Formats: sequence, C-alpha cells, structure tokens
Amino acid sequence: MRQFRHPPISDIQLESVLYALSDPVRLSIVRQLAREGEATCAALDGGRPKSSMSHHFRVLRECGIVKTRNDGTSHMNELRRADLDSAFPGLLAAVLAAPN
Amino acid sequence: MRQFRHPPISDIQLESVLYALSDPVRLSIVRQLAREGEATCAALDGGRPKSSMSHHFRVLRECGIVKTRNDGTSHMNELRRADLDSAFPGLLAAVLAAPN
DNA sequence: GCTATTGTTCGAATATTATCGAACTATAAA
DNA sequence: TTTATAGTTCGATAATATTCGAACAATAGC
Repeated sequence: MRQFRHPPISDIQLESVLYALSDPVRLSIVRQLAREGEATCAALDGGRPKSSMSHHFRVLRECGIVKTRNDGTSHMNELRRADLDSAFPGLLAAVLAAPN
Repeated sequence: MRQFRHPPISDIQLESVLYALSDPVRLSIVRQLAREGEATCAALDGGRPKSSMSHHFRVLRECGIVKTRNDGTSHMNELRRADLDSAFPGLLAAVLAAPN
C-alpha cells in the first residue's frame, strides 16, 4: 500500500496553493474534481502520459489541494474542500466561480 | 513618458493572476499596496535590486493586478481592485484575508 | 546643460518546472 | 503464477523564471 504525503491544514501555504492552481492542466483537474466529487488519475488525463499526470497530481497533493486514497489498483482523488476553506476562506470558491 | 501595458479586464487571465500571486515577493507587494493604497517601486523594494523589483512589477502589471502611472521620475503603483473584483469576484479578498 | 533620482531594459547565470519515455511497484483477477 | 491494470519514480531534455549588474531613459532641479 502506497503512502501519500498530505500536509496538515496548518502546513498549507497560500503561495503553494496559488502556484499549483496557476497551471492550466492542474486547474482543469481541480475544476473536474469540484464538479464530479472524485476521480481516478486516468479519468482526468485528457490523453496525456501517465507520468505527466502523476506529476500534476503530486503537486496538487503536496500543497494540500487534493487528497488521494488507494482503491484497488487505482487512486481516487478528491478536493480537500473543507481544509482549503478553513485555511483560506473563499479562495477555492472564487477560483471555481471564475469562467472556464 | 513611458507607456505601460495594462490589459483590459476581458484579457485578465485567472492562471496568470494566480501565478503572479504565487511568488512571495509579489504577494508581499500586493499586500502592501492593499494596505497603503499606492506606492512607488522604491518604497517596496525591501533592499532588493531595482532590476529585480522592476521585473516583479512588470509581472503584476501585465497580468492585470497592478496599475502603474508616471509621477515625475517615479512610478506610482496601485491595485486594480475593481477590475480584479469584476473579473474574479472574491479572489483578491480571499488572498488578502489569508494570514501573513 | 549638468546632475541626481527613479525605474526600465538588456544580457547572462542560475534555478525551477514541465514533459514524457522507460522501468518499476502494487493490486486484482484469471 | 501469470497477466493486466493503474500509477509512481527515474532520468533526460526543453522551456520558463528569477536574480542581479550594467547600461540606458526620463524627469526634476540647479
């Protein structure tokens, strides 16, 4: 069983979150997770190589935006909405409300 | 008289704004402008070289966060609060509300 | 015109990041 | 045990950014 690093709320850094969200691929991952609740990596790859997606999911995970759990051979991802709202109230909502 | 590029509201991109704000130097510039209303470049340099600051102000300007106007030999900078609020309601407020 | 002040631009060095193939790991199922 | 599936990790390359000194530009004041 693989272990992932998920920072506690107190370690979530605004700069890291903003940086993670500033990439178009990652932003679109976050938007889809917001719409669909949760998803595997493969479901969101949009034809990109697995290693690229793995990189982006790692960035999202290590800055505290996404929580990944094992589910058989696949990894299920979901937004850490409550944690993000607690750390930076209104930030995720503002980002998700923006067009596109 | 120097001319600066300031994108119209419709050209302000979420990704660019998030990226600009993800840098600690630029974020601290934005925080100070939010507190003090406006400031020259020199007033916010914190001991850094002028060329470095000029770079950061350019990033902030070209993504639509800051408006720069000439004022004698100095350049006065202010946040484009209304424009940002119009493009991404609540985003700037959420960023500024975050600790530090 | 000369000088000081403010900031920009240029250029180069350094650092960081994104991308992606290949090899690897872990689980499930036959 | 063998095979398939889902992601991760590694390593290399290319693209982007940051940093900062030096040269330059624009304005103000003498």
